[in-house]
Amino acid sequence: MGRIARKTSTPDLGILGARLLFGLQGELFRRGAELGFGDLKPKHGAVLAYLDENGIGQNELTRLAGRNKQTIGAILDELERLGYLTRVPDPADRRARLIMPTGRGLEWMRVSDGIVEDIERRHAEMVGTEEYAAFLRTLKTITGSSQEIH
Amino acid sequence: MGRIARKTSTPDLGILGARLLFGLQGELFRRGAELGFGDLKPKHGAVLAYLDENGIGQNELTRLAGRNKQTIGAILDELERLGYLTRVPDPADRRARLIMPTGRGLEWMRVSDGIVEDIERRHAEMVGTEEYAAFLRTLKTITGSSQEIH
DNA sequence: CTACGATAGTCCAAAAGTTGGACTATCAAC
DNA sequence: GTTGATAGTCCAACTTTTGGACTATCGTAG
Repeated sequence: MGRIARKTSTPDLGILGARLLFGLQGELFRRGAELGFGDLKPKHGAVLAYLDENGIGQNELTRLAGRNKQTIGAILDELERLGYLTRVPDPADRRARLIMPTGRGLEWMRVSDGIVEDIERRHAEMVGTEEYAAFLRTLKTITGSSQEIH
Repeated sequence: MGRIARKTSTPDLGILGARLLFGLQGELFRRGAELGFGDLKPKHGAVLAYLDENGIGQNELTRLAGRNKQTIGAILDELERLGYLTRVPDPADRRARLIMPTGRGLEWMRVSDGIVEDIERRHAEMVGTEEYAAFLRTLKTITGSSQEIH
């Protein structure tokens, strides 16, 4: 059995991770587009995933998204232009700006949370609720996201 | 609790997928660089992951990698220049070329398989062998890769 | 209160990566 | 042997990412 056949039947963790991410991303933005959010593309995801109703600092966003400042800055420019968010001065720090979702931004947050929930529900149906819950727990643990759920 | 706090303690599936993929990718190429493969970058991963000792068609590679022809073509050019693979004529189809790893390509395949195995071993230790095996099974199922392991 | 190094964010220009379209060669089926 | 599909390349436009320098503000230590 060649490596390719092996990889096709038992893909390594990297391939599985890529499928998980790109599969989810593809469905999210495809279904989003059908619901009137055709102006959003996967690259916006890095920012959209961390929007917060109460605002989030651009720097924190940059850290969470794992990209550099000017990349995030450019995506923010675009999302601001598209009407998903605004940058308001941070009252606590005059260098900083707070990223606030607009009404449309909030709408997208609801829509995207709903789509992701729906995808997760489908997965849970496919493998069983308990098994899916265990899967999620393990995934959180190995990605180092299991910490303190207070 | 704001969305950001929620997302930090219980990240959604997209965020987890991104962490899984980029975490693995980062460690793979960082450790690879320490072992003398510093000329390989994450973007080569899409191609490297599917190299086969017995050769693989460029088109099949393109399909598996989920990018378009010229993107894969460009990555192949680069990996060929770096000495990881060669393109040989496909004896069965004179339009086609077979991508064959060179000695160095084979070396990388061994090294990267080893690093990934090591990462997986670490995960298994962290959550338990059985739980990790179940995790992998579920991940394969929900990414649609559970089919026929003959 | 002033000086300091660190941090938030922007600007610009270069580099890198991706995409679309047209093109050649070959294939497989009729 | 014509025809429609497929393998792959080339080129030029476009988009994204990066590096470096820069301004403003912050927080701390004198």
